[in-house]
Amino acid sequence: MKNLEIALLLGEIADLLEIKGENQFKIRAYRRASRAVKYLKENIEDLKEKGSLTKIPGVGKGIAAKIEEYLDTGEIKYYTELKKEVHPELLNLIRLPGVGIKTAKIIHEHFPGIDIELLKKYAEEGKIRALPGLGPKTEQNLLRGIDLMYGEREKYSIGIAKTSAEIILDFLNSISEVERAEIAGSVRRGKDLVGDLDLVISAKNYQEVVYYFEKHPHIQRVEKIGDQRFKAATWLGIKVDIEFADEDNFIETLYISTGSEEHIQQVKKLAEGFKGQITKNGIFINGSKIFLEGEKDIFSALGLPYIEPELREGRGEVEAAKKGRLPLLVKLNDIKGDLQVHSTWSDGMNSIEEMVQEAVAMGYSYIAITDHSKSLGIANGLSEKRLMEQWEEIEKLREKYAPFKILRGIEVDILSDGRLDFDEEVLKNLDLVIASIHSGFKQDRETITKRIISALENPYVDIIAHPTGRILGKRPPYDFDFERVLEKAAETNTVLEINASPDRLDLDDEQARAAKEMGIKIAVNTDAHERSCLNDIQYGVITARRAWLQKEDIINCMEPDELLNFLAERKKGAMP
DNA sequence: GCCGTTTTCGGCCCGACTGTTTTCAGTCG
Repeated sequence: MKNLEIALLLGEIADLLEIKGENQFKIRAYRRASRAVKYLKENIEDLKEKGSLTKIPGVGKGIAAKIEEYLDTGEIKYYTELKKEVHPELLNLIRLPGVGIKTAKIIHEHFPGIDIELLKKYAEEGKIRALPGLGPKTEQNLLRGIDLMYGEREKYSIGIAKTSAEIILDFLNSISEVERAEIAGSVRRGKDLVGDLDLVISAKNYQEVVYYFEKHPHIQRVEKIGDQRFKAATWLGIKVDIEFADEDNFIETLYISTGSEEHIQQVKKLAEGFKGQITKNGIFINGSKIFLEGEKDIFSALGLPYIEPELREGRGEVEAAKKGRLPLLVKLNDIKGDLQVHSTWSDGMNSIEEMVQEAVAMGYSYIAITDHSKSLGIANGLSEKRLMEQWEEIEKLREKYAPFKILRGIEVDILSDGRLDFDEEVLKNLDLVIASIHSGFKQDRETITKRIISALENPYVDIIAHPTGRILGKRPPYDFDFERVLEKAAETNTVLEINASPDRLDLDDEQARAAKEMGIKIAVNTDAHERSCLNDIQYGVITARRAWLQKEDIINCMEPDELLNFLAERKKGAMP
């Protein structure tokens, strides 16, 4: 699949054109095409073969020709030429949050060839604030941005990491010398940000595996480290660490490589009490090696039930296992529907019907259509009038797709003064009201806390979406009092969201666990703006599992009637 | 550069917030 490669290239062409000051609509065309290719379900090479590249929305003759050129020759001449005209460091500068073309050019004009490291140094020395049009605030924001993007030393979202790990796993499994291969490490535990990919393999001939690995198109370089492992990097630059195991210590190696360190330490400590030892060479109790068929045998040797990888963070799972109090974690197929879905009525890429078809194909029983409200102009937010028009379309689709349920919803903006973008007369006629913040991210703690609390107090608000506002690696959460928000959500029986988009995962695992402990219900929603993004639900479920959630904690694990009752009861509670 | 119940040109996403400024430019969602 070259889809992601091409999407990134088109996006970079857009950046380059922007730096050059080209026509903004041309830039937007490349951005739109990039997005469409990124979320394309089909393999783009297949589309090319069928001659239907221009069927991709936003791809016309011009861009199709460039995609074709890339697939045929591995190069886009237009892109190569553009790159010659623009200093590469400018591209890195404009990717920093708060830095656009103008700021990047000012910095670059005064410090030609400046890179991120040097920029950080100059900012710390106060040299940036002296530049024309820039000041101390910009300098501070720059430092914060650099810290956010580079401070966590190249972390990749679980979305990219898991997909990459699965591509590598498939490849390893296709090599006949490989007897067994599994994903380990933080990808297996489902962490939101991942540093590198860990895999464990056993094989008849390791030299052969390394040989094939070097040939894989996704792999940039391979470096052998001793006899037990080799390291590599994918074309995106993600580090891969592959550890060799034998057939008779594969389970032990997989278990320890999965981690986390804290978890393993705690289990090792427990094992000491059994005169036991846990090593990659074997699990020993009273000096004799335990035969393992699977990881569950490791736990049962210590008198514990199986602990799922997502729980292995040393956050009380060993204690809970001892007491027989591990949760029965929610599973992907417990999810019965998606309660935050956008359509072309606001800023989605697909029609309501297309989103419904996708949801039906996934085996769901319902979705809620929750387009943006009017204040979000850039997202083509719905006015009251257009909302009513949307209901007519939903009504027709309800008949066509029954018994599948389509909920009339809205993602209503919490305005900067805490009011909602629609008044209660409108909200009370909706099946589902989601409220969320899209503006005023930099307000002070008290103001933002009050905004969220006043949304929670609104009797018609069912769910608060992406409650902290973070975008992983790009935007920190806004400043607010999470404890107070939890208390109010518990008091008003308002649902909090785990936004399943791998760029958000908001609430995160620990926050969602805190919410559960206060009896707050959770919705796991994708916030899909493209049909294929409904599949992001997997990342939300992984996060829910890391938060110790059971299906009883999650409202979209309810059967349709149960959910409609739940929402109706909330509304009834809302009536004076 | 894309797109069209508008068919080959003309329109396409705009308003709020922030920071640096003295009246507005740049960035973002």
